[in-house]
Amino acid sequence: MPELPEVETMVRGVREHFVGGVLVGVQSCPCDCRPILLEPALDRINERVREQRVTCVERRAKRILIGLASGDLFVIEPRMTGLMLVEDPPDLEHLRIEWRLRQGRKSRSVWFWDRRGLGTVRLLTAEQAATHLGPSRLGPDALEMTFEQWTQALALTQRPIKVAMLDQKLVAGIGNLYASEILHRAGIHPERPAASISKKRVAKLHAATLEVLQEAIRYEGSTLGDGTYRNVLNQDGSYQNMHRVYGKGDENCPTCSRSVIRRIVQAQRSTFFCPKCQR
DNA sequence: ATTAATGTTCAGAA
DNA sequence: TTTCTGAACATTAA
Repeated sequence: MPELPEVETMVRGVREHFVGGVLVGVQSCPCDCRPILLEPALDRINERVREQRVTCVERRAKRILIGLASGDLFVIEPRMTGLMLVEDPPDLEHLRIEWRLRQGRKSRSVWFWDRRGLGTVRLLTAEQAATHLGPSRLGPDALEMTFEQWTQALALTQRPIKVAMLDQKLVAGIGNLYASEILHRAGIHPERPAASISKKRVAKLHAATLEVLQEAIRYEGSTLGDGTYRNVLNQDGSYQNMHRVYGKGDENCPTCSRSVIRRIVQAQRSTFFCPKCQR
């Protein structure tokens, strides 16, 4: 399930395939699977993107941005099982969108693959994008957030810290897996009310967020047993081998080794933590 | 053979 | 205003 590190890996993987290329066209899945959310309709998209040069590929929280010379940009949300691929899809049934490009004589394609089909692809004007990605929907990016911004964000809510960290309006980019890993690294109990966390602990949370996310990017994200996340070459990430608590209920805590990792449910999702290391 | 669980986001209810 | 619930979806484990 792509969170910030997985999306960053996708962005880095497709960047060289997009930037500098000229769009020939965008096509939908050649098979008969249900179409994903695509806005506007495909023919309208093609009217706007034909012969447009791709100028940049960036990440904003868990979204992929593909900028065109016209100022329009594609905004892609992989949601649960969406992937950007440059070759070798896991299967042909769930290829959803194809971007065809040319650069000089060479032609190439990039695909959006999505097994469950919850992902979305939108072509937005710069103005629409400003609204779509603005502060009313997305808070500061978790990798760029300052200590002061953490303090301000957490002061806004009494919800448990784990739940607050998943609120993309407060902090953008953290999902269910990395929330547990970050809190364990920071030594903070997931049920602690966000607004009650001391200055010292906010500093630890800030540092732990950067450490965990940067490390996960270095390992190209987490590929879970049931999960479908893969890099753009359809290869597994390896940060799952570094997980300390996620998915490890009833195992010994790798940090203190005197306690057992617990699994609880918060806001209908699993949280994993060590009752001894995290207070 | 049903049923639950999985996780992100949004709409709508409490 | 803030927080919570359910739905969208595909696949697998129980």
